Amino acid sequence: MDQKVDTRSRILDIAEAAVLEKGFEATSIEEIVAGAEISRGGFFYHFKDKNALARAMLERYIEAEEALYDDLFARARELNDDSLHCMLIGLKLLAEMLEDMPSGHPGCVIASTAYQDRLFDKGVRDLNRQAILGWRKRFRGMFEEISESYDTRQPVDLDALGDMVSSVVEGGLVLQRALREHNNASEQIMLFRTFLKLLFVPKT
Amino acid sequence: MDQKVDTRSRILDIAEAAVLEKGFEATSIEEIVAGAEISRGGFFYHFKDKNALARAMLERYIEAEEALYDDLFARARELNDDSLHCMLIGLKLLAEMLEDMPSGHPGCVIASTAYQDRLFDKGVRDLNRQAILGWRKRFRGMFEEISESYDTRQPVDLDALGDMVSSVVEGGLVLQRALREHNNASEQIMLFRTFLKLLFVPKT
DNA sequence: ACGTCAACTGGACTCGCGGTACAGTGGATC
DNA sequence: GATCCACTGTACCGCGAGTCCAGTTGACGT
Repeated sequence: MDQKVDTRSRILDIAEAAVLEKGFEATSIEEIVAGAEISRGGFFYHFKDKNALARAMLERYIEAEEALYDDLFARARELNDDSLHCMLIGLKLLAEMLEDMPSGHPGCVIASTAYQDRLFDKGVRDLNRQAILGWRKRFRGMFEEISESYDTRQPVDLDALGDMVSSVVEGGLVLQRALREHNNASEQIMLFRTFLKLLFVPKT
Repeated sequence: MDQKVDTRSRILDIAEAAVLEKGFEATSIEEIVAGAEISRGGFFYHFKDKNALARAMLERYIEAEEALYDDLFARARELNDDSLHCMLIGLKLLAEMLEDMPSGHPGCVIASTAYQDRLFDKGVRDLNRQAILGWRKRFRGMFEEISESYDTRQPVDLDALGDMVSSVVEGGLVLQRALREHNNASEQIMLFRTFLKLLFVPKT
């Protein structure tokens, strides 16, 4: 329960890497137990089935992503007080982070499960839903703050605008995966930034 | 070879509906043959394996989507000669079309296969790639035409801007699937339209 | 020193699914 | 009447998920 790390986390590490590389269905329990150097029985001791594994993976992934966004925009806020610039800087940091991943971002677990959702039970699907609603809330909140000191040059719905962050990231990752290029997602974020720069003008 | 339609197409119809609903892996050959009312042998007579089915499905889907875009923007061009307005109208038509699908758009086969690509052979992956590159080319071409009579208020890469169409659509569809809402994709397209309206200004 | 519990190992088994192989059949066509 | 296409139907294989369970090993309390 220390030297060879917590077995459960080790399973999740191996599984996450494999799933991001080739998808959930294509990842066999056989290969997970081989990677984690445990027996099949050991695997089922920790997770009653693949669904439980998916659930645990999603929970961990979402938590990590939340923490990452928290950190990113906290750093952005340190660099600039203005709400719009804070958003712009945060997005820039996000884009840079995505670019720095040497072999491109592994792809988003959310989208990957969204497209195979019948494989999973309600718990997994709800988790997925809550994650995206969380992002909407986060970004909507930021845009509301921006709206206090800026007008928009065209009418926009702030929920939809918040969703657009998720949308361009997820969409960019889809392109990236399919094209085998490396920076579509960060490119898309930078374009979205351009949109925001054009959209918001300081209140008179 | 007529009354009960071409069996091959019937298989593709059933398979496409099932795959869009629950993903490729979750769709069994058993259920396809049941739906198409043929025997297992009959299925393998038409497709040597599931990969061949995926390939045929993608080919058909991409062809249909190309035709749809062709038609959409042809109609847009009839309504307005100006290159920018033609783009804006085409996107509006696209958004409306996505909204009119009663139970939401079934989701895009491209993204769905992109996230399970290790299941497929090189032929399928290349098809996927070509489809997206085709969209890039199409939209890039349209933006080049727009650039002849419009300046951009911020510098943008036209390839990336072309990709943004695919990106917001695919991203919107991911949200739609995960959230079980009905119009995220069309909302995102409308926001992208707003972006274009702000980005391009007539040349002086 | 003894019991106990958590964290496994290992093996045997079932089931569903993808895929193979192949013999046979009914209907259209030449 | 022969040929071929488009199947049907059945038998069979291998793999991966999931179940069951008996047994082991080490830490910890009394």
